[in-house]
Amino acid sequence: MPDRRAQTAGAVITRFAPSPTGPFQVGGVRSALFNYLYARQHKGKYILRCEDTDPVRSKKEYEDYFLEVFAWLGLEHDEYCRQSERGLLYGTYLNDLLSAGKAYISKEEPKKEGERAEVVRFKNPNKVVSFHDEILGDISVDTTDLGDFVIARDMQSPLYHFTVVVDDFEMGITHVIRGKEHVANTPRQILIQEAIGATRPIYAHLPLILSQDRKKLSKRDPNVTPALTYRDNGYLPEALLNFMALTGWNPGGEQEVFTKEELIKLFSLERVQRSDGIFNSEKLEWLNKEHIRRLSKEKLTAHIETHLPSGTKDLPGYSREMLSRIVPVIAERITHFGEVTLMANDGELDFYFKAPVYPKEKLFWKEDRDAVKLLNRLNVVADLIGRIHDAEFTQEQIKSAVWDYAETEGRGQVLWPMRYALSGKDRSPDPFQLAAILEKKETLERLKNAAAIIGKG
RNA sequence: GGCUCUAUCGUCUAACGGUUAGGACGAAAGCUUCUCAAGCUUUAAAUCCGGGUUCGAUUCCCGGUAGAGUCACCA
Repeated sequence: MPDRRAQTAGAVITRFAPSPTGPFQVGGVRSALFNYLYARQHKGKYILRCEDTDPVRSKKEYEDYFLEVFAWLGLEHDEYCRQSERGLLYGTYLNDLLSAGKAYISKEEPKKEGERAEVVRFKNPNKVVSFHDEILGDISVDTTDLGDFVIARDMQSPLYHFTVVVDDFEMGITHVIRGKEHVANTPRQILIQEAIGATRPIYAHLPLILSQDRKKLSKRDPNVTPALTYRDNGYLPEALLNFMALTGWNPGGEQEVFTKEELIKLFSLERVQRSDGIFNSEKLEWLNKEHIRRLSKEKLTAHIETHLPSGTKDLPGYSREMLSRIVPVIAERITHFGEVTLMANDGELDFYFKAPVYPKEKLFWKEDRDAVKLLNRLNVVADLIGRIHDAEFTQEQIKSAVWDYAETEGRGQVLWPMRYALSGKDRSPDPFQLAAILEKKETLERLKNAAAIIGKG
């Protein structure tokens, strides 16, 4: 049996460490993605770590939330852990620091509610810390103005900066890839590393994704969107991943649509942007549409079906088979599946499943008010279409059956009433496509019905 | 305000000292089977400002300006 440790020696280990203090935001997806991509590309390990050391703000439901996000996105982790379960480990390191005189118990005067009268402070050596960032380059900061910062409320309650350093070291994290808001935290974490004798990981700080108004996508920002709303609104995981990868990074070529596998292959820290970017939802829409196009017919149908409201499914003409004929028409008109729900609720889909009702004036093309001619056109179209065999009732056949007549009679004069008779809508797919979807019997019925309305007046 | 970082079309970005500064999203216009959608074609749109270095700066250096992050007993 081969020695595992030898195998993984020198291997890349990355991590993503969300804190369960609110519904996980879309912006965070990118950090997770880059850590994931980097680990997969290097055949390394990707660890997901729940940073729940704050007992009052951490909630189980929020942990479940981000777990669900990553499951949906397919960013599977190799290891999972919770900081709340590692108290013993932190305690050991804390004790070592205390006995080495690198930290001390400090008497305090509580300023805020909940503040302790005694905390553990780190003895700041007050020096200039320099580190290299794979994206930003060399950075050095004088840590003197940090003072002797607090690393634990008490021996059982270590704080963020301390637990991060201990965990990254214990887990053998080789690359810390995280948002740029952490560059200011890095010097103090390096100080702690040096105090506990930890090795320094490679740092890569990602540019921030700002909201439309150029502000950080923070948890408290009301404009910010919980990640799962994208799932619920019918965005594809691959599209969201693609979009996130492309904001702040690009592979250099002119390709813009990528699968997760392609991203794993192409990703590189060198090509990560230095400047902050804005969340460009229009581009996401476009990318989602591109990924929708690449979906199989089965998956496409399934997505559309789940977003169809029950009111539509209850319509008399509704069937799975009918739906599958409409799918291409719908797919062409949406950027995300949530729009299916919108369309259905606006009644834009009803005419596929039941005969439309419309005022008869709508059958007339523009200023043409000649009822006799209109009636005749409707009948001719019905006759032309009636001659097509059931088995050949396709869009192409229908078009070629009607086209010559429409050309001589005037396209609008023929096509508009034909389409209106089938859809009852000012706007809809073209009449040939509609007829093919509705099939011969229903098409003829609707044409006949239109003729009857005109004939009556 | 201190500290740190950043700066190419509205947005995402390409151009590792030499290009008519390229692409994509979005926008506008036109074409295509009546309407819509899709598609195709075209157009408008950028190197923050000022100094250097250099034969030559989007690119290197300095200053300014602007923007962002961060300054917790949150993470």
